[in-house]
Amino acid sequence: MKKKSVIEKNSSTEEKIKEAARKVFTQKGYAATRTRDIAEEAGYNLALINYYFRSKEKLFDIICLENIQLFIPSVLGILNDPATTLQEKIEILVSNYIDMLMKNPELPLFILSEIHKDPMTLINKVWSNNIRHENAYIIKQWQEFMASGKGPSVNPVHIFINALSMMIFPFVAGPLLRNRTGMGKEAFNKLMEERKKLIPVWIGTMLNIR
Amino acid sequence: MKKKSVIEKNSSTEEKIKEAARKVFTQKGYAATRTRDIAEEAGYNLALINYYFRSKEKLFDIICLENIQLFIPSVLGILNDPATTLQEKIEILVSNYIDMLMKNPELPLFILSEIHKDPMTLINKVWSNNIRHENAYIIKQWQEFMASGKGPSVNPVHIFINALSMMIFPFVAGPLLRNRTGMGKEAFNKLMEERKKLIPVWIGTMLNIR
DNA sequence: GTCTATAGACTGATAGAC
DNA sequence: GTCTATCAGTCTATAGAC
Repeated sequence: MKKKSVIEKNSSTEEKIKEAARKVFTQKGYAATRTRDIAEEAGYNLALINYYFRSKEKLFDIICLENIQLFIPSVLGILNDPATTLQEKIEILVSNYIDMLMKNPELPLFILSEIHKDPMTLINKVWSNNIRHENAYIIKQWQEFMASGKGPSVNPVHIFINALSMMIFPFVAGPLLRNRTGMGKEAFNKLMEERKKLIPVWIGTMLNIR
Repeated sequence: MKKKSVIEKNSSTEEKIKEAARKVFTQKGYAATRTRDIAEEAGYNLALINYYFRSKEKLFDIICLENIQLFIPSVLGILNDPATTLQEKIEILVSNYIDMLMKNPELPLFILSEIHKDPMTLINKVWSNNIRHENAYIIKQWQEFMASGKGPSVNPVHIFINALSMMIFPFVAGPLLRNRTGMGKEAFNKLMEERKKLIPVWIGTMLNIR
């Protein structure tokens, strides 16, 4: 019984509508998306969207939640692994993160846009307390690194910002970058692939600048 | 006669509506903005928005054009100055750019969002041939630098991307960053002020990595 | 579960008074 | 130039047939 309902949920109308909604919402944003667009993309009648999800807004909330959660699970295990060094953790994190972004290149701009239009609603709705990292092993390693005197002389927040910037921004500006440089999709992906190895090197250098 | 009409244009209803439109469009995007919001923000009746600008879309086009042009003029003179070195040009460009972003922190996300929703329309509408840099002096300096053998061993596009990322991304992610770090507006601006001097150093380091 | 038909609310735009 | 009143079109959501 339970098994059957799970199977049904994962691969039929409801799921198809959700996938269609994810695609259209992510590309056009909430306001510019019409329920008709979603229904058409899913190949069903627009009445079904309300049958399954009550309203456009409730469907949007679900998509937001799932989109944002894509950012999280790949990270938690790595942060708490006592077997890897700080530098190794950075290498793994950067590589995983860029992988995820290459699979979902439109995600960052979608999330940042919707947060910008209504900052607290989305953040509080979704982030609640999904992330708890106080006891992560990486914190201990970081504190040891800073205490050793080998850390950066600048505010470390700068380097954290730089790491996020170098990973995420190319995807946020993807269409513009490709248009300006005349780069194709493949060339762009090749470049991002290279960055998996380069970004940890740059971060490492910044951490030791004094 | 001519003088009078210019004065009228620059500081009355038409200009007030434009300022209101800039504010609301920039914050909510095109689709989520109602002409009523703009009229209310401007303190006038919504009929006037059509009286002066014919339609919501034509008004939006004007705002887009003006917003994107904010990115350009501050840059052109610097690129062509034979009196400054490459490193000095980078320092000035970064400083000016961050200044401009601190005055218009919402601009990058607005432009990137609207480009994403409809890539070619906006880019072609506005960019046409506003930017011509083939003969800029900086190109010559760059080619000399690369020919000297002191240039980076990685594809220089990476470093160009990094420079843009480190400057622009903090503003694109501003609301999220402030929320996650508990930073206030003043602390954020102080950080950005610091980055005016730091980013050229980081870029310089990247250019010499081999 | 899925479709058709339509209600009910909102939005951009205009006509016409002042 | 500015405002009021209103229309025509579009959108979300629902009622009801199948």
